Amino acid sequence: MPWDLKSDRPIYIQLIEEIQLRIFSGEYPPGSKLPSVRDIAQEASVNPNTMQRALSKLEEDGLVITHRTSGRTITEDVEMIKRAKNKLAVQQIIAFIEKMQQMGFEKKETLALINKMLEEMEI
Amino acid sequence: MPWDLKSDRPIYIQLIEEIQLRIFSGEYPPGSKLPSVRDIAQEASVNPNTMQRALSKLEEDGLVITHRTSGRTITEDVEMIKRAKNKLAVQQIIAFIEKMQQMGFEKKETLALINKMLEEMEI
DNA sequence: ACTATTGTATTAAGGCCTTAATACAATAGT
DNA sequence: ACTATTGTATTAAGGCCTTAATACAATAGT
Repeated sequence: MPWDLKSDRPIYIQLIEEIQLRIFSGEYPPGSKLPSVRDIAQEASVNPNTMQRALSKLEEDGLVITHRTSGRTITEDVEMIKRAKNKLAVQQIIAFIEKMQQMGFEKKETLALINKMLEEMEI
Repeated sequence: MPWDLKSDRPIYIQLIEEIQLRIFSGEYPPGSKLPSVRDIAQEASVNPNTMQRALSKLEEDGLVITHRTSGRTITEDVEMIKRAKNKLAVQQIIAFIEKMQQMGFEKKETLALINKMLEEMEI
């Protein structure tokens, strides 16, 4: 999985989001070990300090647990991961719908459009 | 309409997006006059330089036309506005679906979820 | 003809982000 | 017991963004 960081937003925020996605999708399973700050920073081509910043935030949120000298692991609290995942999903959907509404698309139009595109994307 | 700027992304980019939305939704109709840089900057509570930067970009994209001493107007090219609007809508949808997929939601699940939320939001 | 208004340009300062270079404490693993 | 590895902290530099203060050219409106 590439990291695909963009320059229009702070990198550390994008790192937080990317790691969250990996946790939610199961790419980083509950209880599994994360690479060390230095390693994962190199993977993402960012400075260790920047990665450290992202990881600290994830720990604050409870998704990641830090073991002082043996690295970090993903939380084993599956329910908690599920809750966070659903919360983010709802936020995504609301933000998406609101943006479409701001652009002038009614809810029905939005739904029709997304249906059409999903069909096209299947091909 | 409030401007609602956040601090996690450059303001000038958020200004560009907000003005685009207003054009697409018809709040700023084709051919209509925009407030002066100074005025609209004050509306949005940003520095005139920052607003100027956003407006320059919008002009570059062709959505806004600058009249050296009489201010700026929205383009009268309705087709062009429509094209830009649809392009943005498609981008939004794709980005949304991809993010949901990255989180582990299948397309069908995403569709079901959004359907459910739209129903709830009607109430 | 005058004047206010328009967009535009410049310079300086401060803030946050990012990188880079180092260093240190704690301990897992041998 | 030693050593490599871990997270953590600090300092300095540079970059982009934003604000602030000014100034100027062009012209619409009177």
